[in-house]
Amino acid sequence: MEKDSTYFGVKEIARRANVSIATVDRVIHNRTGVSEKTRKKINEIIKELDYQPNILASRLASKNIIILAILIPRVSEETDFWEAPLRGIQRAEAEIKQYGIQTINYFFDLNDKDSFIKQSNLILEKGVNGVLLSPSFIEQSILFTQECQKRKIPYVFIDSNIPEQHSLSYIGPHLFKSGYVGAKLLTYRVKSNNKVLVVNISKEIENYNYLQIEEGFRTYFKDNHMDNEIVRIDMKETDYLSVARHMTYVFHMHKDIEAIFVTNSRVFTVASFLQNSHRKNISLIGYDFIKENVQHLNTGVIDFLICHKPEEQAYRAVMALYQTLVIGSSVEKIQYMPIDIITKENYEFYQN
Amino acid sequence: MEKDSTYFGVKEIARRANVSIATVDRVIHNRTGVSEKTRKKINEIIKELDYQPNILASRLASKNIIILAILIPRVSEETDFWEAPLRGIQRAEAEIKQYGIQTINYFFDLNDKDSFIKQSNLILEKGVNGVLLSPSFIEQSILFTQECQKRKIPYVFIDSNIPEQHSLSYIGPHLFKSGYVGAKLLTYRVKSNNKVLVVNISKEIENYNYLQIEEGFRTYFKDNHMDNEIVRIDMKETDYLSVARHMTYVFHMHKDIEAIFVTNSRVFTVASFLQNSHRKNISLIGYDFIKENVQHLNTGVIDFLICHKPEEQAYRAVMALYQTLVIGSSVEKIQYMPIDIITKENYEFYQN
DNA sequence: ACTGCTTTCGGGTACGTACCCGTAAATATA
DNA sequence: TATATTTACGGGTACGTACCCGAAAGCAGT
Repeated sequence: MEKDSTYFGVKEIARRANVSIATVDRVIHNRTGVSEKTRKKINEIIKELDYQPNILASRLASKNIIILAILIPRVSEETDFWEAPLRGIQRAEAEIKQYGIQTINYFFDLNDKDSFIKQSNLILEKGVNGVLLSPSFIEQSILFTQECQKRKIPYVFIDSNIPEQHSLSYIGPHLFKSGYVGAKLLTYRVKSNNKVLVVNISKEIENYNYLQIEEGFRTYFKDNHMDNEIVRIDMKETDYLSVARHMTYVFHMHKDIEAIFVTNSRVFTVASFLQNSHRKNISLIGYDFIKENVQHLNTGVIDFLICHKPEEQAYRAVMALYQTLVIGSSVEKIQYMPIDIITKENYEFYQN
Repeated sequence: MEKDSTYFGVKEIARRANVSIATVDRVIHNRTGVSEKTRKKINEIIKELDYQPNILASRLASKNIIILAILIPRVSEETDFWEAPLRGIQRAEAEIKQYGIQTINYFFDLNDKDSFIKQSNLILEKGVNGVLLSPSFIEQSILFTQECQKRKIPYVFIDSNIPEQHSLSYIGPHLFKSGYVGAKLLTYRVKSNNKVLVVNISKEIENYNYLQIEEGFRTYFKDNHMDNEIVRIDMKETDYLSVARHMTYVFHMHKDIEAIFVTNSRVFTVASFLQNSHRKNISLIGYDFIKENVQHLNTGVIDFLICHKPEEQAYRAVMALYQTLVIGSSVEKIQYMPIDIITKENYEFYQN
């Protein structure tokens, strides 16, 4: 069991080029102090040998550590959704800590645009090497990432995208398609002409995500020539009583609602309402693998949950930055996450 | 940006214990040549400092490479299912090659027990450090893994499990639950009293998997007090004509079959039959994200595919061996894969 | 006390890369 | 031509661990 002796390192390159290791190192890292002639010669040999740097040795010898900033919403009582990405980040960090990589969390408040601005400025002051962010506030995110661009700091979006920006990558759901899948599941057993209700419950100022989801949802009906009436309702208050009030009103206005689609993780509130008001035989679909939702999935009030692996999103985002900054390999510009379907029967095996 | 200076390595341990680095190294690796007194003292300091070895440096300095044997079915015209695990293995190997880890593939023929025996003997002769295997032939797998046990070679099962064996880990589906999910999807829109057909198409000698899936499938009906008649049929020939013949016969005998559940990836053959014989309005569910199946998913003949991430299974299995052999960390004894539901609407985002 | 053997331990080099520092050569300035 | 400045490059050490080799210490038997 001997080490692969066919491996060629800087030493061999230096030998072949009749230069020192230090000079080869200069070429590899595009440092100054090498004549054009030597540089060319060394680069040729590097290509010829298909030189792959040994990352172990590289990171071991290198002194400087790489700092990644994480700019995501704070976990609030509002929703514990962002716990999952946080886990993914920690998992990734544990794996690559040995390579001299550190992450620093910058949390902002989803109800407070200014907190986003404040945190993003802190990141710029700190002078980090890479950024992972959820662009919850679009305008502010654009300003911030433009500044990153200027400073050559790579950044990755998760959860939702701003396609026009030059992000290193977007890692998250295809929201339109996600709504489309929701419609398919909802209509899989819906009867011909009954009504369908779309519910959006969100305090959040921006609801960019929601619009794309609903568009996908409606498109499915169009594509399949289903002319069920789609009733929609917006709720700015997220507490149970407000939701119950709104729901009571809707059911009063529309007697024949057969299926409900909630566009985010607050579906459990609607589930509670259905349960408390003893309404059965109504299909209910919503988003995200959070505790409250799984409970209602288990009791059968929620039929399906759709989920986009938030933990995995963040994990991959960190890894994408790592790949760029340490390995120097390229990264897929858009990585759509799977649109996972969770039911009472398979939830126990779900991997967020 | 300086390296974390709070890190204590062997050097610091040696200094505190008034011994050389070499002696500390002996203690860490349980080598001989250290007095009981010194050993104890060093171990105490190690514990006190919560010493974490630097894997980079460790693997860089170590000369011996670690060889992992992969014992899985050959990719045949029969089914390209095993292409996916192969990809997962290659992905894992690429990631950890730098750590001095190599994999060697040993393919066997699913129709030939002897080929399994032959390949497993080759592995034992080679003297590898770890094994990843799909225990397609149960008896032979038991014999082989017992031999591994004797030689202290860790092994990981994927795809299906032999619970009694002391494998390092099982990484694969919970087959019973998988059949259960299949039943849920199938019955989600099934009408009261029509018949349901379970199809098993397999040349393979052993079909241990199949039995567990069918059990789960039937249990769902019991649990939900559905008394639909469940017709079952076995086919030993996998070619289209044979399948079509069998199917014609079944439909002749049972006019009112409303839904079909195929227990493995050969569902596309049944789909072709339904398409060619112009039978509509029959729900069809089967297994695995392979090209042929996705095509029928797309045309709407197959309603759902269930899949257990075969690529990911193999990737994780390699990583589990790596963790044990290199990092020395422990590994989950059973890692059930998600029971993924694939539809026409979400298949393009599926990650195998 | 001498030889031979075992146990216990330390010095030192190697892994492949990063990077500091010093110096020779090339070029510019006087 | 002499001196200052820049450019090009090499020597050598460091990162943290693995492991070879040799030596000192301890112990046995004579």
